Amino acid sequence: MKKFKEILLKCPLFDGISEENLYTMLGCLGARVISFDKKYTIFAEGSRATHIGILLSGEAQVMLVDYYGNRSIVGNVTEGDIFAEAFACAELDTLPVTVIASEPSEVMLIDCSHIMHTCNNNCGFHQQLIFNLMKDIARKNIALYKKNEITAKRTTRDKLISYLSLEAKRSKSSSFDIPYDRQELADYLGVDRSGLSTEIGKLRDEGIIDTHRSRFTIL
Amino acid sequence: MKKFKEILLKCPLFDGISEENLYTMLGCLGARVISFDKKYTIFAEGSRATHIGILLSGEAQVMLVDYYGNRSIVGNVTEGDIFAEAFACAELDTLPVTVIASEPSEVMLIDCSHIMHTCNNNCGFHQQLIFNLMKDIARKNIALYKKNEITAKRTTRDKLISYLSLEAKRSKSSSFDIPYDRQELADYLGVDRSGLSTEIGKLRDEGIIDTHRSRFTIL
DNA sequence: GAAAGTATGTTGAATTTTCAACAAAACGGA
DNA sequence: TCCGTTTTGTTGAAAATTCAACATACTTTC
Repeated sequence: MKKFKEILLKCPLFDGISEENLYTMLGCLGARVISFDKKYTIFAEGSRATHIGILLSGEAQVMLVDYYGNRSIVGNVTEGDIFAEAFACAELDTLPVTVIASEPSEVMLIDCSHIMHTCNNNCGFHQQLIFNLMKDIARKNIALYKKNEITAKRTTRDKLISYLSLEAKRSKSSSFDIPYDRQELADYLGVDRSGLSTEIGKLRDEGIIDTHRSRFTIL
Repeated sequence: MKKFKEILLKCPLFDGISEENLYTMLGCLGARVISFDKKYTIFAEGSRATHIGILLSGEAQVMLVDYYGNRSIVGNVTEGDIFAEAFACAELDTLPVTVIASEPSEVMLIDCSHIMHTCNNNCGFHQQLIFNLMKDIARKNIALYKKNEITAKRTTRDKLISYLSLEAKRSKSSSFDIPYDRQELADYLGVDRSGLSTEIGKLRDEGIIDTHRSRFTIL
């Protein structure tokens, strides 16, 4: 686990927990690390929602795939992010989403019931963990509101502008990289890829944005 | 507070807390009750996110209103529901949503910092409260995923069918009332009202649903 | 460095949605 | 019950999106 020291110490789940206590705790929680190649499924929709994930390296995407195979990307997971927490915490039986590694990734898995119910060793950090987990789920909640704000817009253009504005604000810069290619961005915004390409072209022609591949600048 | 005994005891925030302890605790938390007439604003977007709300009676809607006045309804609040918890818990400075009473309502307000940080009297239930709050936020999270699933659909028809299917499942019956009128349903699904009316008419003509006002039956 | 594969951009036709305007139905108070 | 108001339904034209097909640009692999 020492290999992941940096990531784990800055992971919001372990806020306020010292390095020495961290390793004991991970043992107590039964944490384990699994590697996934690019495009491999970390969590599959319909499987039992027992574990939360912490992305130690790589990148992943949370998505919904409907009966007809249409993909909707809900969000992106980067290093240090926690994912699938809400499902385990709400004691849902099965996962309603799929999580896929978009880059080769290492993931720490923790059985959520080990966090929710205090263990025999009574290691004394569960309250802190629950508190941290609550704050993280609350933040995730806000991210979902933001996504709602984007998809509530009626046109591809307005969705795109909303998304880029939020990303610019988040990165605190008018220049930023997005974690999606064109097809993924279309699936995130809930629009057609070719129409999205056209709209990006228009915004560029109008001098509103500048872009090359996944790099965007708001002018 | 005794007037609201039934509602409070079944409110998920107070799970596992006995009636006798409840009243002491509410005092300790500084809970207060405010009444709102129909269409009045309970929480306004941009105001400070300090309090969580518990709806004791009536009904309310959580919505986003953009720069141009376009309304997007995020969800409905019914008796016993908690609302605006995530914003206070994530320690966001201002509220990104507006909550409006859709019926005359009574609301209990609790300063979230009183829940998050233990009080002087050390009344001993904060851990239980935090645990309950976490579960509630996690459930809210899942509701937002479901909303995402609906709005990810590309056509009015598919959005409508997704919504009605989820409502039927939730009410465990093929006949159910929805908490929205046509304009509100359109603002919830993110579509045009007249187009929605047309689509409802088509589904009725095709014998897929039966409906009168806010009552729907899936055939 | 060439070839194969993947991603992005472009176009026009078909479909769907939005918009505006109005008609019909339901509702609420006097 | 009547009248005014609100809600819901209907229509056609305008606008936007989707879809399919292909061209071009970029990446990866051998």
